[in-house]
Amino acid sequence: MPDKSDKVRVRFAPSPTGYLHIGGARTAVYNWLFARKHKGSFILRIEDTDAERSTTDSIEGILDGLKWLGLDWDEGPYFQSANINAHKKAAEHLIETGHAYKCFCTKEDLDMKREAAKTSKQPYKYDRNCRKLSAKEAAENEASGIPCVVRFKVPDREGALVFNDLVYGPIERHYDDIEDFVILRSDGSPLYLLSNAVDDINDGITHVIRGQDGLANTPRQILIYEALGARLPEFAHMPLTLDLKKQKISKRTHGEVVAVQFYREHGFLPWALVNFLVLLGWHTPDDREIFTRDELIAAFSLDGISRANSIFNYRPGDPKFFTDPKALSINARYIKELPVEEIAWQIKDKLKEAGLYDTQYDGAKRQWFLDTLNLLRVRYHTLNDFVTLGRPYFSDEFQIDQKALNKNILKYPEVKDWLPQLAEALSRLPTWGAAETEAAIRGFIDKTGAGSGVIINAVRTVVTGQAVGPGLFECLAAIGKERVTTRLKNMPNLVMA
RNA sequence: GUCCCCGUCGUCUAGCCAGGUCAAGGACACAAGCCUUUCACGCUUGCGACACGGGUUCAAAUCCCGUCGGGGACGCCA
Repeated sequence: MPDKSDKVRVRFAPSPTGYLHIGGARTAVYNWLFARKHKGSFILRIEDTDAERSTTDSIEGILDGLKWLGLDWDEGPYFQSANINAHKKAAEHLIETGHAYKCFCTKEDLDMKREAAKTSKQPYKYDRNCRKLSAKEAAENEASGIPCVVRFKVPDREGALVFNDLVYGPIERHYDDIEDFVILRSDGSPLYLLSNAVDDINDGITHVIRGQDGLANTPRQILIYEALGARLPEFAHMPLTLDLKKQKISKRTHGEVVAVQFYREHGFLPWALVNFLVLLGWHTPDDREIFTRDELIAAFSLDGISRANSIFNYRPGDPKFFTDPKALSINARYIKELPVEEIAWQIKDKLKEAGLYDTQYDGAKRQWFLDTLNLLRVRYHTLNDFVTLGRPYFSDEFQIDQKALNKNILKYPEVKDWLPQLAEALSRLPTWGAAETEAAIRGFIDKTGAGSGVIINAVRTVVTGQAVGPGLFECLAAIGKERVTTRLKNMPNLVMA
């Protein structure tokens, strides 16, 4: 058990896959939060021993995701592959101290036994054949060139190995149920269980916070710690995130939605994603849901992690929700409630990508820019909405929504005549603002006897391309006299086309 | 199959450890109404869950047992 005085050291140890998986990101978030909360260190270690998957690009994908989320690490990235010698040495040490032994059973042999056990519905466990070999016999085997693996010698003890998981509580595993597992392959390379434990020891990890799929490995790793005479870290396993069918979420079956990068591309604020992810299987005593970074760090505790797996509520092909609705709603809330300046630079990036950014938004038109974002953001859900739905505010090239056209324009043939007339009236306004345009339009309505809803909705459709949006007069004020009058004048072309 | 873990509204969850204040609370989603020139804005209301069966108890979502359901682990993968 680590001393209370010890500085907390946690790690996130992904294997490189080219992108950061949201499940992995959640694990990273919990570790990062725990480190920050306890003023400890958050260490990044890449478990890259599966060589062919570990390219520079696939590692970069992970780092990129973490950086975007704002999960800064204090040490690393370390690479597991760099420590292979240490892992081998640990295995040798285990053999010398009688905690491991060489096993000459062939893979084919073991496969057969495993298969036989399966067909006869018997539980399979390695029969410890080579454990009984004398030192002399082992040496002879080796001398005659028979390949061997190294197995860990599970102690012959009565009862069960018990450890206290910080999330799941006491976990028991009978020694009888643990088989002598392989720690070194026949080519001498180390296996995950060993490497992982040795690295954690070397990195001085005090708390192993990882997915529940590591829970069943823990007893074996504890045995390695013991045999190596290392101090045990605390373990905290977190529930998994599954899909609606209770399957693990993966890029293979679910596509890009499981990748953190997807959320950047789709207009998420990184912190909104973090906030969503942290809520998947964790809560505060007072059930708060929205946190600033500092609030979250202060509020975070392993106690709040639940034990049941949670579900990522993603319905493929849903036209309205391209990801979990709760994630979208949290994102929308941040877009709505953050100080505008904080979202403005991120919207700038999006507008630039779309070729819609005017450098004056940083200068003379700064105030207009911020006011317009304020006007729009109340009903937007993602940053991308500013370049799609918000396009008519920044550009003259935009599509008119077909439904809006049918409903607000084509249904009323008279508007074809009215709108250009209205454009005339508006163009004569000496000053341009919501109050002025409202007065002018209401005056026009009185004069022509047109329905106010008809005119207002028609104007909205022509000027913004949509049937929905903020109050019309504020829209007009934001879009500006020039653009508004031009769009109204050109309106009959729309009907022709 | 064996071992381990889990099981409250559609989803995230509160409550469970220290049984009564829970005819089970919040959030998201959904529905209706209101507002309004419109809406994926706002406001109000509504719909909706203790997996099942036993037991203990004056009293059980909360404790015990069983059943069922789900997940994970059982590799010379990580």
